[in-house]
Amino acid sequence: MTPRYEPHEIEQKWQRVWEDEGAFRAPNPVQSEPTAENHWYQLEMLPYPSGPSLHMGHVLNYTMGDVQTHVRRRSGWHVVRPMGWDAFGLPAENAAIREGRHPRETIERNIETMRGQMKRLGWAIDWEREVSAHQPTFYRWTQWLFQQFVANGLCYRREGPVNWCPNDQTVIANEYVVDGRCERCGAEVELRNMTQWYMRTTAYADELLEYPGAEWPEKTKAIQRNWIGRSEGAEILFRVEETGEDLAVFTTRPDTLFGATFFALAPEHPFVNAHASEEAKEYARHAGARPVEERAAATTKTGVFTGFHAVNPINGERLPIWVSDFVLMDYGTGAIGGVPAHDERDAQFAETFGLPVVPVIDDEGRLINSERFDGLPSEEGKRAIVAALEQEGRGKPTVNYRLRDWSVSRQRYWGCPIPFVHCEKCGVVPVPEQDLPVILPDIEDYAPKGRPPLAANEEFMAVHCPQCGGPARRDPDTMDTFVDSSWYFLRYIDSHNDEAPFDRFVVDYWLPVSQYIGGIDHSTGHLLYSRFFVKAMNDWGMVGFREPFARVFHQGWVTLGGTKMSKTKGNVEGPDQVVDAYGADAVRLYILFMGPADQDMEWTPDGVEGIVRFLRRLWRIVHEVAERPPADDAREAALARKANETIVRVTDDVLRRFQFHTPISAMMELVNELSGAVDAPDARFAAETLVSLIQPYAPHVAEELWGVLGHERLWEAPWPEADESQLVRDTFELVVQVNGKVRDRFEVDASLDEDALVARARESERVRSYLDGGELRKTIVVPQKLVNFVV
RNA sequence: GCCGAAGUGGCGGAACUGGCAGACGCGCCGGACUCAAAAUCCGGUGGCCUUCGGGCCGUGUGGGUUCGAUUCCCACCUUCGGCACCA
Repeated sequence: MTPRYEPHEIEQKWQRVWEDEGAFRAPNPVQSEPTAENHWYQLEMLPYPSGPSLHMGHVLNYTMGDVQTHVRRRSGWHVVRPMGWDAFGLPAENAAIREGRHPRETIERNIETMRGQMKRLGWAIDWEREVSAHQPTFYRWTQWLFQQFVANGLCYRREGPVNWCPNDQTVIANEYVVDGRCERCGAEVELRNMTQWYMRTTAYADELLEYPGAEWPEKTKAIQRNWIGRSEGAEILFRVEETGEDLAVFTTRPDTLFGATFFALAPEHPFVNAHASEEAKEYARHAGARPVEERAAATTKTGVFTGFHAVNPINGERLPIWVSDFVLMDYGTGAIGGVPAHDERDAQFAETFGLPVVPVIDDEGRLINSERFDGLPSEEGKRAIVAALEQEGRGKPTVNYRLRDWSVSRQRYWGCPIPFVHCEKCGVVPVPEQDLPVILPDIEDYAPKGRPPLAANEEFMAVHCPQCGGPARRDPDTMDTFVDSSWYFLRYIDSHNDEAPFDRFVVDYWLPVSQYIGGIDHSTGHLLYSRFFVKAMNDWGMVGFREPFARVFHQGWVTLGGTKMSKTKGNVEGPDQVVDAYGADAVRLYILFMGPADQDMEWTPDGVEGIVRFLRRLWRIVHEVAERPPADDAREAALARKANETIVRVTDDVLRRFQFHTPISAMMELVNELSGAVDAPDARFAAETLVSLIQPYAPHVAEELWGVLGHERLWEAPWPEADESQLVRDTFELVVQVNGKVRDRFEVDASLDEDALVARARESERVRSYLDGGELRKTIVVPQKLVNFVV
């Protein structure tokens, strides 16, 4: 008599066993011993513990990683699969503010809940490696690394315009300003001038366009390419007639230089303030104050003549210098040569102010009105003109980037303190290594108020300068959370090391991450920053690789009501209810069965029933098979072949195609076939294969059924391998077409040669009726598949 | 405007290398079991036509290549994502 399928009992039972045995612990290699060749670092982006629960998007993500982990482990790979918490930062702090509690309390409670949910879903995580960004044992090394960046000239302080979120009361990075608004809270961002720490990401701008040894989705690379915005062109010097000074211009179209009819400066350009007429300065003050968004949205161009003229170095032409807000100070040099004939914006400007238009490229893309360069194709013209200017020291080829350095100072409390002190005598001085970490003090009033909350804490702020011993002040800002997440994947590998952030030997063994799973929304942020970190560390000799993530996969969004589940939108659905109702195995199977993992999917629990039916069916059938005495020599039938085919499909889909929903379909097919043949001699083989294949998806029920079949420890049993000999078919279904349309199909012997197949096809009554009366022009035979007659 | 992805039944989707379109599941319809229901099991389920043998149409639209196209090529439409007064 088959017992009832009771998921909760089974799941608790096996989770306890795995925990007691440390089943999913992955020991690090030891330098003196040989290391495994097949190693796999499975990583999914770590969660923010800012909400009180995981949501179904997390469930999708981590279940995918889990299936990959189990299949790799059982296929003989040494797999590490860690987990941790992105505990610092705005989302966590804002959640705490809403609750009226200290951020530490909120996030530590959330971490506990989420960890419990993860364990309840049975994910194979090596919990020994767990880290959280807010622990001093972690952020000590974030601070240490920060100092390394400074020491190596890749992190620096400067004053400049920054994006200020008036709602969150802090500076935010360019990468997290979307359409002029704060990516987190949606408030319109203001420009402010402040002194801030920056990571010099631009130092690697060119290299970030290359992905040595890393297979990334084209889409992600395109997003990063757009963001870096490399463009090749030339820098050209125009002399100001009245003052004799040179103004540089960046252009991607030096071939149109003869068409320049005016010269324009950004309102913020220093020349404007130094020389321009009062009217022009007045314009610049107003225009410069308008947000860029608004400037871009304006339909007509505005501007004021400065009273000065620039000399075009290629032909000596005298151009009026204007100031206009369509020229941007932070791209190129903040100055342009206006060519109305070949640039849409310049054309609008020229039209508004009645400036001349001189075409210099004809319909065939050749230069005209360009003196000795006439007739050259545009591309050649570019090179020739730049070369000519270079001879006279008036121009040179240049590359420009859209990428800006990453601003990392935040005027908020809940983050990693910046390990520098400000001394009036010595300047900005690093906190000595032996004094790290600079502990984030527990303060009562951490609410944002426009100046960093730590600044009000005298106990924290007042220090002695490490260099001269005189009075000094700590840096009251904290770091952007993305600094923490730029290296956490390295700390997992050596999370208990208290002498260094990590040991290079173990990190070089595991890294780069074999498979990284996470949202595509991090393409221009976290994924770019992490690459920057690793390239820098590689240059300093800290790591032996140059890319952090060998393969990247982006899951689709799990949506509710059409929008991505997120706390800010309030449409979060956690796993607890469904797990209560159906068990973890059903939830794991269902979230993956919903559709291709890289596409968005609307969450609805409606289909879970189908999965539960499937599990109950599996449960009953495996019990039925187990009750029958095992047959000898049981592998020579259709069921065995189906089982072998299923092994091939599941393995190929998970390991090569990274596809998780089709293997479930394949296993359902096998269950359907087995359900009608529990007495077949190969039924036991089919049942064992099935249970073994489903283990990565539904590890608890699989383990239980493995026991029913008389075995144990499925989680470490070898992954099934298909028996090639059983995949061979003696017969196949021959499809017979006439003019490409299927007219008949029947089983034939697989050994028949082409002539024999044609002969068999001709014998078909149905086919004959279509062949009669026509002239046979061609016969196409596809071995093992079809015969097509063309009449 | 530039760059990238996608469009298949009532729904989620499958078809990997050009070779039987719609696997698998949901939903729906019918049947068995039952006093009844749930659960379970069996069968059906793209559209139109049918003399019930089958026939025709069908993968966003229009063309093309091919014996044969969901798959390749060209043009277009729609949706989604990235960049964007970036010179």
